[in-house]
Amino acid sequence: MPRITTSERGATRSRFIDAAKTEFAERGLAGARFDEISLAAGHAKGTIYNYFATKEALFFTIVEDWCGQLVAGFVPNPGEGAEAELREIARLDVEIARKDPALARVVINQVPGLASSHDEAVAAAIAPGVNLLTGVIAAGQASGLLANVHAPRTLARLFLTTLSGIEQEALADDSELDLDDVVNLVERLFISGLRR
Amino acid sequence: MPRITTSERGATRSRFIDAAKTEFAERGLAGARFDEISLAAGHAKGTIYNYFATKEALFFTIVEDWCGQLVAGFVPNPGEGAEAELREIARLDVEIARKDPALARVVINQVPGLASSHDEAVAAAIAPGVNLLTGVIAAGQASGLLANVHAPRTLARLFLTTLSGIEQEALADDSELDLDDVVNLVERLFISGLRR
Amino acid sequence: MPRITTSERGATRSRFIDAAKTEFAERGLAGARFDEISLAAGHAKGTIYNYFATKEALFFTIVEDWCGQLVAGFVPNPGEGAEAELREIARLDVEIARKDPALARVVINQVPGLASSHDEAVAAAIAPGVNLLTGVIAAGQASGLLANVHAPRTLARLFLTTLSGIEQEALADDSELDLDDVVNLVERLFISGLRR
Amino acid sequence: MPRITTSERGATRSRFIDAAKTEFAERGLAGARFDEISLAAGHAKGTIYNYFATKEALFFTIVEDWCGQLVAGFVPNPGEGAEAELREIARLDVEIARKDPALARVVINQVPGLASSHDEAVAAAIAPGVNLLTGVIAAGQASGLLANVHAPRTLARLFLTTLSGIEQEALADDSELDLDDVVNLVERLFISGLRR
DNA sequence: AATGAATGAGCATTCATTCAT
DNA sequence: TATGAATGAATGCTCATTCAT
Repeated sequence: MPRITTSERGATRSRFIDAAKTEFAERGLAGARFDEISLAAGHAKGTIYNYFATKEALFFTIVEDWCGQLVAGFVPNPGEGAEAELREIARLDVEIARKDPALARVVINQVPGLASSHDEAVAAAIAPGVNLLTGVIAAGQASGLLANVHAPRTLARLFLTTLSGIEQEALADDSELDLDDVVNLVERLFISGLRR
Repeated sequence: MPRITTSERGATRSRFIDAAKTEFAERGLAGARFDEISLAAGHAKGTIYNYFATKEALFFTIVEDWCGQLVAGFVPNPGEGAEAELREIARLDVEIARKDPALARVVINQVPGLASSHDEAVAAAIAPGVNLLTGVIAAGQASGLLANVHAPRTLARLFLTTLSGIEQEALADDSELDLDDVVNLVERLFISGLRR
Repeated sequence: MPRITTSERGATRSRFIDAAKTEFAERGLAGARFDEISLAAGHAKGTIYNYFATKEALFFTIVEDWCGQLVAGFVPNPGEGAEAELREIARLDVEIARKDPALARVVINQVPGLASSHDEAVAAAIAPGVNLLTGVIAAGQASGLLANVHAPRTLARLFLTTLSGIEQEALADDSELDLDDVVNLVERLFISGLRR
Repeated sequence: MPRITTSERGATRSRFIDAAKTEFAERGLAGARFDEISLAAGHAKGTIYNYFATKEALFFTIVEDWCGQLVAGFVPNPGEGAEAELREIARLDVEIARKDPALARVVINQVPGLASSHDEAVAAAIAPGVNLLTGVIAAGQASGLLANVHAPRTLARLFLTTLSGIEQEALADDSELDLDDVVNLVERLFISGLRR
């Protein structure tokens, strides 16, 4: 039951997240300073510690947020089949990336690197997305449309990895690839490969 | 040791690279300390600066080394077709990763993250591999066996990204995937999708 | 100690300046270590960086401080003529030097050497003194008592150089000269030479 | 008894001194690297240590060299009086400075700063010049032309300080003073003040 | 909750100097 | 005498984090 003060706290928290997105987009994860994010949000250096334990925790919140948008935006439509659903998830992800390409670049590039040192935190941050995909793929396998080559959860993680990889290429400065090409490539390289 | 011969200098350099591989494998790229690598190699703190300007430069040398092994190990066999050659490259890469899985994990995880801040250095380090793949894919497209969906260089980079992504999953502690599964998955999730 | 009052911040700053004076006097500018000054002031290594960007900046603050004392202590007395005013400025400067001869030695010796690498900073630090002297000399020239050989500002700088040079000699260990001799020598060597 | 090899040694030594002059002129005393001087002279890093113990020792050699030129160039002419001889010494010094103004700036600026840490070395380097001036001034005092205000040696050192100070101003980028003005100013600000 | 001065572990980097050859 | 790889003391500097107010 949120009280007034709680919603104020939420607003402050949001201000930190917004400032962090800008800082991360501009300076990268390593280059961004926790202090600066707090100052950029209009607060004192130490205030941000009342909301986020570390810079990484704040970063994972942004990843969670991304994942949350993906899950919230997805409208299941089992009737159209798992392949269509996977395509839709890819399309949604690209849409999210398109909103803030600079931030998307940072998120996509840094998540793998953090996996080694913050394995569980990364896993937790992307869990909703992985779960969503796991469900879709499991259903596809059950219906016989998707190949049973590996466990649904494994394929779900590979889907995210592949999708991220293609987006990364599309977001690179010197690439001829465009975000508009991503869904088609996911279809061609991943989805069709899973067709039995 | 003055008046050192060139080969001795090379040997010293190798000792730093070996020590770095161990340090990077144990502590990750961010966690490894440049000075420590020098000490671990049996030299004084400052000696490593005579060989590598920065920790990242040393890391890129390791990436280059990896790439060099790939290119050196590859025996072109145009007669068997581009697909077989791509499969062979994937197989070689897995073999290299298998030699030192801990290091492989670091290399695969950290390269994307460095791409943003050290774009050109990363590109230079993996250039031989990208060039090799570009050639194979271009030949495949010319022969009509591979689809012409994107420029050979773009597809080459996507191949590496996809391959790395699958290896990353296979190297993860909690994955049911194995390095032995990688080539088959590359075949299914990338190569077959490129077949026209 | 957060929420510190402005005066407390000023007090901390003063403690650094005092510690720096001691360190500079004991070890010279090059020999003094920035971190040590912070520790000597009773603070942690890094605290001094919140107050002064570099060791040189701290040194210039001390030079400024010196100059400030000179300007603050000077009571203009145009009625007595420019020569008397110049003598008074020399007397004041000697008095300041007498308070801490070891520091005076460092300041006087190091300022010329820093002029090459930190030209503007040096100029800014001594500007009030130069301005004061420029005014006195310009008035003297206007009244016809001082020779018009060079621009007032040039002569002001030469006055400071000459004064410093004599003080340097007086402060040297092996000199027969004394700080008490300085004003007379300035009179004899500089002021009387400017008399038309 | 110099042998052939000795003269070769002298030539090598000269090459280091020449290279040092360039380096000091370009980067200042603190900024110049001992290594670089050796390399710039066309030798290996360590070779310079066979000729000069430290960077400062090399610098003092240059100061000695300067002083040597002054003493060598001076033609005593007691008949014209001490004042004329002092003027001649000032003229000679300016001439030497004019040959390499950038080096002159460094020498003039850095000598005072070194006096504190290398007192005896500085004294030794400039001893011939001080002795020369001491003789001239002592003769002037003996003949009754120069005031007896202080010991000849003290006045000799003050002469050098004053002369350097005026040259420093003349060598400064933003000064209206010129090296051509120096002798006149020395006359006006020092010599005439010593007249009894 | 907010503040922001203080902290100090941690890391990079330089470069004069040595010395085996 | 010349070499130049190796050395490591010395030092600078950052910035996440704490905590008294």
